[in-house]
Amino acid sequence: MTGVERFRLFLREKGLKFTPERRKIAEEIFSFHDHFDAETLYRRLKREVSLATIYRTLPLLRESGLIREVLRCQGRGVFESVWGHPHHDHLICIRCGKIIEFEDERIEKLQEEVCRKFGFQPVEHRLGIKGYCKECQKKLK
Amino acid sequence: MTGVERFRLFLREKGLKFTPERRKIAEEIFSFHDHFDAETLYRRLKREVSLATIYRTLPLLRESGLIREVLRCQGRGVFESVWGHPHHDHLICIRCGKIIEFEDERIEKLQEEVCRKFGFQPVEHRLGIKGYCKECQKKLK
DNA sequence: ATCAGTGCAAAGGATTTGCATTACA
DNA sequence: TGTAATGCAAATCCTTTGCACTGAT
Repeated sequence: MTGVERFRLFLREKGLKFTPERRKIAEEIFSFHDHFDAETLYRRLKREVSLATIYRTLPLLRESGLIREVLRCQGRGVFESVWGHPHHDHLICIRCGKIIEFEDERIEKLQEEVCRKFGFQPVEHRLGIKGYCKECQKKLK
Repeated sequence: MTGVERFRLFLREKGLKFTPERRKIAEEIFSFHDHFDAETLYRRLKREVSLATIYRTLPLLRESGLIREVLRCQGRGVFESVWGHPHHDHLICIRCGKIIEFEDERIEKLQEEVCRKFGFQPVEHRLGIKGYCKECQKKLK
């Protein structure tokens, strides 16, 4: 099953419509694995779908668990698709903006343990470590 | 040493000025331990310091490591002071907005390990888990 | 046939900035 | 004294919304 199909099922379950616009947005998002914001998506879609619709669709994709917000950079939300990609977290360089992905199963497990302890039902989580990447550390010396 | 003094030293090191406005902002922030945003701080300071100055000072406090941004909620940045408070992470209820703090030394250690592995120098990090708190889960049934 | 979804343009809201003025170091 | 900081208001920028129209179910 593709991410696009998953999205259609999600919409059907909620009694919402699977429109051509929503299809285009989903297809574009699942056709690459990259970090993106609303504006980037708008350009990638060659403005065939309005920004308003993109902004109205992103929350749905997020609710469906198919994408997640990685971080907010100066007011701009940055997302990534989750479909087909194991969960991972990010190291974000505050000098050059580079985003390094990493996975650590042990951290995931500990998070689940914490949620259980508080009777909390997790929907989405995010671990971002900001700092200086190897290259930028050298340049700063 | 108080948080305010720490901030003054930080400014001195950077050749920046410790103005009455910056002092008031720091004093207010370190006088309580709560989550706050720019607007809240503005009101707490009884508008004695302009919003512009608050917005110009928050990044400095963040850079100094004395406060950190907990999350961005609908475009609004939410911060908390770090001074004198052991690092902790957050469970954020997406229904009622409640923020539950928790600490887990094991997660911290694993994060440090990851940074070492990538030669990354961490400055600030944040782990937020969004979902439904115990009470809201009941109400949703 | 209905009612949700779309595009457009206008509104909104948080944050940033230009500029003249003030005041630390 | 010189340079950084402040307040104010205007400007930005991302995001949301009202409305009339369109189209998926």
